[in-house]
Amino acid sequence: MALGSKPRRPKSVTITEVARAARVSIATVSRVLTNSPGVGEETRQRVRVVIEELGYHPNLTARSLVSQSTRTIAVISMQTLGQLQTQPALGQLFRGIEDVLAHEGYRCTVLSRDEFKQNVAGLRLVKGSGVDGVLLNGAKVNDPFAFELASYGFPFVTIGRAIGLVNTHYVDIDNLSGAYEAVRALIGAGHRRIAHVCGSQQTNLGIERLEGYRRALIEAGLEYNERLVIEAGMTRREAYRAVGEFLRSTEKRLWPTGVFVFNDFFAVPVMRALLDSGIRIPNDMSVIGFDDDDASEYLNPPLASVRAPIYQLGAEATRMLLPLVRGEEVARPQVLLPTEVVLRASVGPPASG
Amino acid sequence: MALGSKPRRPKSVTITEVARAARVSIATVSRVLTNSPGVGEETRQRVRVVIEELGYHPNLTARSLVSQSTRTIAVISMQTLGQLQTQPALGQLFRGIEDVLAHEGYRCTVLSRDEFKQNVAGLRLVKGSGVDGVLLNGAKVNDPFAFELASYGFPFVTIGRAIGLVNTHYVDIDNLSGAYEAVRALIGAGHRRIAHVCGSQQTNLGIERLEGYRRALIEAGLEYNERLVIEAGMTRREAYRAVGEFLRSTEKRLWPTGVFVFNDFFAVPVMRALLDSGIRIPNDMSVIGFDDDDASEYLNPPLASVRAPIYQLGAEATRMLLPLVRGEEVARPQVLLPTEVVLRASVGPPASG
DNA sequence: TAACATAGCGCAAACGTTTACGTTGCACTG
DNA sequence: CAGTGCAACGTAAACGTTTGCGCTATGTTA
Repeated sequence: MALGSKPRRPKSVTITEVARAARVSIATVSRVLTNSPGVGEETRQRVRVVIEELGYHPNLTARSLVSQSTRTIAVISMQTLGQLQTQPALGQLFRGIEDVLAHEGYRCTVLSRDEFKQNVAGLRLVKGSGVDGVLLNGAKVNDPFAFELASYGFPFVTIGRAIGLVNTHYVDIDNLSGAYEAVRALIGAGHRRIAHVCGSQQTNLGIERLEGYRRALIEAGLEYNERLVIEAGMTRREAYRAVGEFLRSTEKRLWPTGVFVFNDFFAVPVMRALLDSGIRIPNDMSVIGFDDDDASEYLNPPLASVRAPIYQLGAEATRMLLPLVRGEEVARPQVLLPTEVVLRASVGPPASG
Repeated sequence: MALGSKPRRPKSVTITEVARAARVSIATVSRVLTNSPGVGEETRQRVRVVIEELGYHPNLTARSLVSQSTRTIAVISMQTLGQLQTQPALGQLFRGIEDVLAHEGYRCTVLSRDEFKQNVAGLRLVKGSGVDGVLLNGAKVNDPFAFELASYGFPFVTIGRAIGLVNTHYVDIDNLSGAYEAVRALIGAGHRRIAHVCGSQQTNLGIERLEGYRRALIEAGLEYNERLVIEAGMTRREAYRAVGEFLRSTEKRLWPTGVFVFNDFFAVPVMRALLDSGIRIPNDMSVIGFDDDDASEYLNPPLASVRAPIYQLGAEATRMLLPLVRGEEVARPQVLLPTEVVLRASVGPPASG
């Protein structure tokens, strides 16, 4: 791998030039930069002035080399193309991450799936990149990369519970409780026959929300029927087809009167598929989603959902990672963020008794 | 700024240990790492074996220090909180960027708004971060930061045309043409009275799409009426209110029969506002958006839109930046990506002649 | 055979910092 | 007044690479 030719940008002013201009040693300049003691107030001011005049800014690369810390964390999304699309709140998540990082003086680099795939030993990538920690988003069940990080003792926090790993640090939405409450809401509205359009069972989101659905049914004394669980697939198109297929292959009298959808992302094509089959929402069927996407309240009809604090998700995960990076203890290594059911016009009582 | 305490991770194996194990000098090891000539085939293999055995990975920080290149580019979104939300295709954009970067062996770091704001002289931030180039997303009109980058001669490409800068490198959606064609489609369907819910006039997107709307009207011999231009604002909530306000404050006989919305993001609350006022879509009013969001075809009714290649937008911008970073010439410093009108049920003929 | 080119390799400087340690000068103690 | 302590600063090593230059051995040419 030949390194690219060096760009011929104007050379930056270095600490040496600052030192010369201020008539001190570079050690002293460094000390005022890092706010270290051992510098008289007078010289400290003089150096500061020179720094300002020369427009000096410390070279972070050099600093990292000696301090063995890049003050940078990596954000790695393990999802494939299709799955990533199912996370429209990506922007919210990133804002949460960035806000906390910026506040603590850290940066983040986004490692791409491709770069990650090329490198089977992803750990080396992380080591070579010189990042201080990793934020792992959307790890699959028994994710090999997560295992590798854990066994190496590398500081990392998963966004979403990493199923298969024990004693790992994570922060997640309380999917189980959220799904449970969503189905409870449908039951409360009078529904007895409730379907679930489920997400990928390779990820904790899909698994936990399905489980929440199941528990709510069982606890209410209702039957858990696998035939009423429809796999959404990876794209909206697949979800649309799956629901259409379900309706066509199921006798009308066996149709559910309510459906809990994995998330709002998929709820949109699900509603479309229902409407296209002549089903009225909520008259013939009630629909509730998950995530409470920003758009959901403006859909036609407005979509009931489970509010999930995505911004907090990113922020909390980052707040957990930073102590880890510094080798400090983390008070609560596992955090679940609460959810809240938001009822809207897509949910109503079932048509007949 | 005191640097954090050093993490006590197991020390990585360095080039020196590899050299010792392979019984060569570190210079030789370096040469095989960079595929430089001057190493016999036999020793080259021997070194490679040792590297593999020891699990060695070069320290990118040290490499960057001497090569004066971090092989990292910064992605900076200039938008504020509210505006960022209006870009739901952020994931698509990032994928385009990352895919190209990974292919070329680069990484990207995301600089946050906050970090940026603290540092009025944003240029220093960029210098200090040691990035090789900048991808600037959503620069405002006469953006001061873009000016600064340009005057310093720093390699950067704006995603979206940077109004106010001349001879700058950018890649953008062809907003003008896209908006023009969208309105042409409404006119083609028979509409004579067409409104526009416009985006922020602080950004080229808002300006250019408004201009496309205007030109289509003028060329068709229709009146351009500022009263029919409604400002969407920054959030969906604001857009919803603005449209409701417009309808309430306008005589019914003066209502438009078609509306071109800045983007699909805002089209959702716009449609909601119309429906809430008893307006049927498309019977009473046709609606067309922009971006062709993944969800648009599943909305109720399915939303006509202008397809915009967001993935390509990110990919092309990155493909343009990398030569710039290497000091090479860029063949086409300004690129406009074509758009395509997608008609759906939200557009139909006007009710009465 | 002498002169010379070249392939293969090592030495050491450089990249721009941080920081342990040493030195100086001065005030303060006993 | 000798001794001590400390604040203020400088010296130099270290971080892990890349790379220009020099050296040696071997092969080629005149």
